[in-house]
Parts: sequence; C-alpha cells; structure tokens
Amino acid sequence: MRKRSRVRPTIEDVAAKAGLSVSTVSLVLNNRSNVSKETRRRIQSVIADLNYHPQRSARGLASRSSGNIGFILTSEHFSLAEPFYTRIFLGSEFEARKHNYYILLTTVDRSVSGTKELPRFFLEHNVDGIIIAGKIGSSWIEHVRQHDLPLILIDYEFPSHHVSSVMMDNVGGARLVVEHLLKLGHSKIGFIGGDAKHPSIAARFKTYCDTLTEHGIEVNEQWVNVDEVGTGFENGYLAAQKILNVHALKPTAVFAANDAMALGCMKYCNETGVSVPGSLALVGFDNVESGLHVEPRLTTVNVHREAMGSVAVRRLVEMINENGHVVDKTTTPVELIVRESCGGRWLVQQSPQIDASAGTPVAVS
Amino acid sequence: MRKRSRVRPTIEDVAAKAGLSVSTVSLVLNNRSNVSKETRRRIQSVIADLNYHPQRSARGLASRSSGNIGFILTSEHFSLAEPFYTRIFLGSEFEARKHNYYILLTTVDRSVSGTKELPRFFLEHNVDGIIIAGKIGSSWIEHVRQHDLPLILIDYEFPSHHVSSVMMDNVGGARLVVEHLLKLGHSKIGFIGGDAKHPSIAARFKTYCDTLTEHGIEVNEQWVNVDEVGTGFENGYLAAQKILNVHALKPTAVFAANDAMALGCMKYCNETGVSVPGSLALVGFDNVESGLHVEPRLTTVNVHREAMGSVAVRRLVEMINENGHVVDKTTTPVELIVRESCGGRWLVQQSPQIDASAGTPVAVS
DNA sequence: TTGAAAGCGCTAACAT
DNA sequence: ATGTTAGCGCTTTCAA
Repeated sequence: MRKRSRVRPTIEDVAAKAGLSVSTVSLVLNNRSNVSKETRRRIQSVIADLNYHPQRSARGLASRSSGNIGFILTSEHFSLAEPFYTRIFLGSEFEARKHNYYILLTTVDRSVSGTKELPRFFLEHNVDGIIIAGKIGSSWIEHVRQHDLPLILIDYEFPSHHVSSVMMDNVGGARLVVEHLLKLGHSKIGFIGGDAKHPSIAARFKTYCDTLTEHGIEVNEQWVNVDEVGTGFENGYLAAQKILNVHALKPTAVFAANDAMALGCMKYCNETGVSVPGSLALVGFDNVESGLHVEPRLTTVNVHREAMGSVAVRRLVEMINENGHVVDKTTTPVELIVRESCGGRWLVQQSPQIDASAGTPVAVS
Repeated sequence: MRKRSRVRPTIEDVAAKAGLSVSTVSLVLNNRSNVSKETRRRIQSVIADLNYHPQRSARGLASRSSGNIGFILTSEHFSLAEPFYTRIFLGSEFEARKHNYYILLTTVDRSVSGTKELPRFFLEHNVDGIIIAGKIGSSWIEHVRQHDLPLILIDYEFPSHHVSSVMMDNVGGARLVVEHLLKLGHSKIGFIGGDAKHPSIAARFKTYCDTLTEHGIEVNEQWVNVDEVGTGFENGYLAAQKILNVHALKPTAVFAANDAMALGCMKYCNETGVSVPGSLALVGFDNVESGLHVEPRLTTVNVHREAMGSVAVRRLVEMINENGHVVDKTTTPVELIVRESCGGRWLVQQSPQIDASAGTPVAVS
C-alpha cells in the first residue's frame, strides 16, 4: 500500500509542481537573491498550495546546523517565585521564532560541573548557539567554550574570559535610585546588598558609593550591609536588623539592591515599628510583582526582562551567521518606578538609553 | 585542506575502528537485541573511546522522528508569579532526558486560535508528541489532534474529546480539606471557587458538596461563591466580601479552591477584623509559597508539580512507542498540609494513592 | 548475528 | 538564473 499521498510533501513535490528543479526551490526556501522574481513567486505559490514546510532534520543534516538554540538555566533560578528568568526566556523564545530557531531549554544543577553533566545538545550537535541566563559556575562556562559554539550570557558577566553578555543597566538604575533619594532630601542613605560577589549587586553597590561621593557625601559603613550569604528576603531582613540597629545615627533611607531584600527590610520595619516611608524611605531594584502588593507599595527599578531575552537571541543569531566571535556587552535600559515606600510622588524615570537595541518587549503585563 | 580530523566522529568511524559494519553499530545504538554480547561490548567501548554521539538530525531524517517533545503553555500561565507550570515543565524536562528526548517549549496566546498560529514544530515535523499544560482554548486542541500526534494534557481535561490527561487528585484533596474542617468541629463551611467552569475547580466544588452531604450537612448557598470571572487573589477578596457579609448566620470556616483566592480572602478578613483562624478557619489548595509567608500560615493541599510533568512525559513516550492511541487519565496524589490558618495542629495527610505512578519529583524545594 | 546498499529530504558545489 | 548531482550521517530492508 502506497502511503505517498497521505505523506507530507517534499521539496521534490514542490519542484515538480512548479516545473523547476529542487535546487531552485531550495534557493527560494533560504531566500537567496539569485532567483528571478517570477520564479520566486511561482514557487512560493506552490509552497502555499501544498502547505509545504521543509523538514528540520533534513535541513539540519544537509546544512550542518540544527536550527536550535540551547538555553541553560539553573533549576534554582528557574523555579523562583519571581518569574524573572521565565520572562527572559519568554522574550528569547518569541525572538527565536522570528529567526526561525527553536529553543531547547534545559536546567542544570548549580553545583554540578562535571563534563558528564553537559547538556546533551552539545554532544548530539543539536544546537547552533548557547544562551546562559543567570549566575552559573565558571566550570560550566569553560565546558561550553571548549565546544566553541557561539555563547552569550544574560544577567551575568564573566570578566576573566571574553564572553558576550546582555546586562541590565545596573549603573544607570542605581544612580536613578540614589539621586532620587538625594533629591527627596536624604543624605543618610544605607545600602543592603546581600552578596556583593554577584556582578549585578557589585555594580549597584559601586554606583551607590560613587553617586554619594560625587555629591560630597561620605559612605557610612555602619549603614551598609554587603556580606550576607545570599540576596533573598531573609537576607534583607537580617541586613535591616544590622544596619537599623546602630545606636546614635540611623539612616533615613535605604537602597536595597533588589526587591526581595527590600521586602525583607520592610518586614523588619513593620515588626519593629519603624514607619515606612515616615521614618525610613525604602527603595528596591527589579520591580517584582509583590512589591505592588505590600503597604506601602515599593519604589523600585524596572527591568525589561523580555527585552533582555530577545536581545540575547538577536546577538546570538548574529554570532551564528557572521561566524565572527565578536565579544560584546549589551546593556538594556531600566527605569525608576516611584511608589509610596520612599515618600515621593508617583513617577517613572528612564535610565539613559545606553543601547538602543533593547528590543521588543512581549507580553509585558 | 581536510578538516576530517577535527570533525566529530561518525558512525562510520566507529564501525571502522571496531572492525564491524555501520548497520551493526546502528543496532547497538538503538539497543536492539540481535547483537552478540561480545560485539555489543566492543562497539560500546569504541563509542566511549571516540566519545561518539549520534547526530540528532541524521537520526531524525533516517528514522522519521525528531526526538523532540513539544510543550505548549499559554504565556499567561507561564509567567504567573507562582511557578506552578514552571515546575511541571521542570519535571517534564528531567524525565524527557531519561528517555532521550528534548523538549521544545513554546508559549501561545490564550486568545489566538487560528491555524496560522500553530507552533512551527507541527509544520516542520519537528516533534514526536505534544504536551499541553493548563487550560487552553479548545480550538487549539482540535488543531493538534488533526495532526494526529500523540497528545497529553496536564492539569486540564477535555471531556468531549478523547484526550489523555494528567490530573492532580482534586477529589481526594478536596475531601481531605472538608473532612479536616468537619473533624475540627466546623459545620458551617463556606466555599470560594471563583470560576467554576474550570475543570479542577468544578471537581473541588462538587467534592465539597458531596462530602458535606455525606455528613448530613446541607450546602448553604449563601456561603458559596463560584461565579467570579477568574480564580485569582482579587476574586478571592471579592468572594469573601460576599459570603462573609450575610446577615444572620456566617460560616465558621471557608474552603477556597486555591491558595490565591484563600489569600485574597485572608486579606479581606484582615481588613475587616475577622480573626483567622479565631473566627474563621481558612483552607486553600495548591500549596503556593506565599502561603508560608502570611500570618497565620495557610493550611492547604500540596500538589506534586514535578511529578505531574514527569508522568506526562512517561505516558507520552509510551504513546509514541506503542503507536496505540490509548486514552487514559492519570491522577497524581495530593496531601493536606495543616498549618495555622485553620486552627488545627500541624500535620501532613496523604490523599489515597489513586495511581502509584506518580514518578520522581525533582528539585522539590 | 552481521553486512551491503538504498534511501530519508534537504543543501551546496558545480555546470550550464 | 536554473539544473544536476553528490553528499550530510544515520536507519532499515534485504541478503548472507
């Protein structure tokens, strides 16, 4: 029994029906330039008629490319309550579609680093490039680089090696925060950083110091906490406990390097009767959703997560096509969102547009 | 210039080095039975020596299968603050690795249903089966079924068609909740359901009614709210407003069909001075993380999200291999987690084990 | 139990 | 601008 008729059309069927050769059809599929307008049109109409779609594995085999992009995330990051990386992924997936790539998402254990644990897509030659989102062990990155596939990091930098990355504008964001607090009349501004070994936290901390210094204000180390083990809610709570317990001079404002810690700090304030923003102006960073659900609502810095994902794909596709391993760092802009926790009026303020290629945010809720 | 040496080994290299034919190597790769023990051993050692890994696209082309599983999610579901579907995906991805499949994750717009919007992997013949997680438009499911690929739903049922699904034990969970409240002495038990058109909510509601009836208690419609437009925090708040505002007889306990609504209800209680659990015992469903962060902590029903994802993959792989479109429904067990919001003592109670194949939960935090 | 050879559906030289 | 043809690296009859 011939099943031919029931089976999906191939490039040969298209060629036959168009009265042309398969190679010409192939040229059209890969929209190369050297095809006459009329021929292209005819082939395209046949393709539409037949509802023809080239088969991925055949293309892959012939062209030695997979049409896939590998997206690596630690499972810890991925299943956080705040869908930060989820939305980065969403942006990537959306952008990948435009470029006709699929994304192979895989999670790795933060702790594991053995070569045995390399995602299979490396071994099976099943990706044309790699995106890694979030902080990950350096040995991982080493492994990846040995396969010399195009690689780009999101929300993490790897200074000792030359790896492309997409970062949010930590410096611009932190500056907006500190300058806003200064504008509100604060000069006794504390900082809760959690773990300063994280590149983003470090950048925010440095900018905090720099901005104060620029305004002739000395950083008071009693009001600074950057030596927690992590950057979560609890670390913010503990840090608040420390920097708000100094005897004589207490800060009148606190910049927490992320919203989770800001909320931890706010909880501590609630429990100890410190009024926010009455006795303490509080600002976070990241614009997580729960910052909207607390009382007072949290002033923070919004990060365009989807844009980070999409810009990473665009850069990666460039790297794949150009085959040139140009290493660059793309910075996506951020914006200050002033709510009630800092005692100011509601407003949104953009960070200076460092890089215009911030991309199309999708499904911004 | 020959680049042969720098290029990854092929099945021919393996065959040559083992002194056997490629077809025998292929048999070993696909671990067929008709290979002698000694031959298999020799080939496997050569494979290890060469660090050989078969190339996916070549296998795909030859075997007319992709090695991929399509995972479809609405973007709304995916980027919820509660990483419910994320963790289902995590379970699926983990399980898929064991079976040597990749997962192609794609999000769709809940509203869109045109055939034009079908994920590309259908058209490009790039998946061997499909998982859809969460409620989705029926036209989508129709489209998918037309391609007659193996399909399985997670956390959603489609009664009018014969589609396999993986569900949590809604009936068992709801029964645990109601019986626990009864055991605590409550008889005036309200229900907040939000949108009763959702299959899971409907099942929980029905069980609520059934269980009360079984205990000779009549359902008081004043204490029941199932006609909100959604099942979120706000709907819970609004529902609480309605059912707690009845004049004479107020419920002494409320079963909210999910934690989001339970938390909304709790917020309403806080604002109106209704003490929980003092004047109102409150129980949710889902075991979301923020249920741990409220005061009092929320009594709820825990759902093994990762297990749902992994069991779906296992079923799907069976469907792919057996080529038999056996339609079945798998139910994964749930457990009651008693915290302070219902006034009982802390304990965990398992739902009756409906189906033993609940699978390996991964990374349960 | 093993091998030979014919594809799978494309792309990419190379010719025309 | 279009056609011919030789692979890409596997799986899968079919023979031996």
